[in-house]
Amino acid sequence: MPNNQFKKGELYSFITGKASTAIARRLQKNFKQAGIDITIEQWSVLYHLWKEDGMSQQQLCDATFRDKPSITRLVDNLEKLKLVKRVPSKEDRRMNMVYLTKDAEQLQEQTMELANQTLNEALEGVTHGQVEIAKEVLQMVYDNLK
Amino acid sequence: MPNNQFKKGELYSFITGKASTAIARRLQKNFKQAGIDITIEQWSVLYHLWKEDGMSQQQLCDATFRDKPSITRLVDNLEKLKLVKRVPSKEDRRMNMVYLTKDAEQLQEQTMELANQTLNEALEGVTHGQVEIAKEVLQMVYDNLK
DNA sequence: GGCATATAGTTGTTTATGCAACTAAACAAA
DNA sequence: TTTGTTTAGTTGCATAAACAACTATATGCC
Repeated sequence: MPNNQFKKGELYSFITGKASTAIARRLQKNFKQAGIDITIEQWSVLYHLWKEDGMSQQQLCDATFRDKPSITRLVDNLEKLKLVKRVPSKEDRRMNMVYLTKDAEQLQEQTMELANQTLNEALEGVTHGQVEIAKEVLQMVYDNLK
Repeated sequence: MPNNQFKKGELYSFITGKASTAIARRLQKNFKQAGIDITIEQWSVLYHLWKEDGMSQQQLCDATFRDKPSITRLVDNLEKLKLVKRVPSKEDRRMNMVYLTKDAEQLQEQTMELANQTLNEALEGVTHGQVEIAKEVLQMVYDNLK
């Protein structure tokens, strides 16, 4: 008998992720107010390229937990915005390496600042210890299901 | 200086909600395996109607944390599937009250069972106490931002 | 009553997701 | 070299989300 049995009324909000929806909406709003016209999904791709430029689309799939069609189209849209460039790999011609443009590099500092600020709004009144446990739980859920 | 300042590398996954994405995908998969052809978003509307049948579309917006166009289209699709019916309110002719059909009532038990099972898969190895804290944190985040 | 305003719901447009089917290149075995 | 399989990426289709603009009804105030 599992010891985490949810009561009906509690289960729903845990599944539907209202909290992460709320964070994403607030971050999007904060981007918009700052005059930054990219979506959170596009930003999530840039985020990984800032950590390591020149990832393949497949690597972006793994990093962002999205499927291949999603990454194809996000990269399409980021190319239209002139924020990334696809460069065919020389070693393996099936692969596209995705590189940041100058424009995208300039977005890093400001958007990371806004993301931090958004998280601080979100976590107002939550203790450091609680946050650590919440992150652990979310990581375990992810590991259990991925 | 906020005491919840995130380190760069940690912040991202908290925002993008990989865990709730993973839970939703797994639940969708479990529905499909059981031969239940509804989306998680449609299920989330039915979930609230099972608790209280005959809600208005606006009430469904508040309950599901979705905007009005989203609910309009979810109800459209649920009507096509013959799972709900719109009934114009007699007191206020602007409102549609949304009612479950017999078909939808029959889905309740099986899908709630699948949802519980999915959460148990997700929370394997997580203690009851950790889950309680995670729920609290997510609730506080939601309250801070909604 | 008449007018301004608020509320409930719909429609159009763009972006994103999930799934299946597809192309092209790489690789492995004979 | 050919044949079969795997891997990287794209395309088509249905569903859903966010936002803005819209219609219709209700309400509050003069």
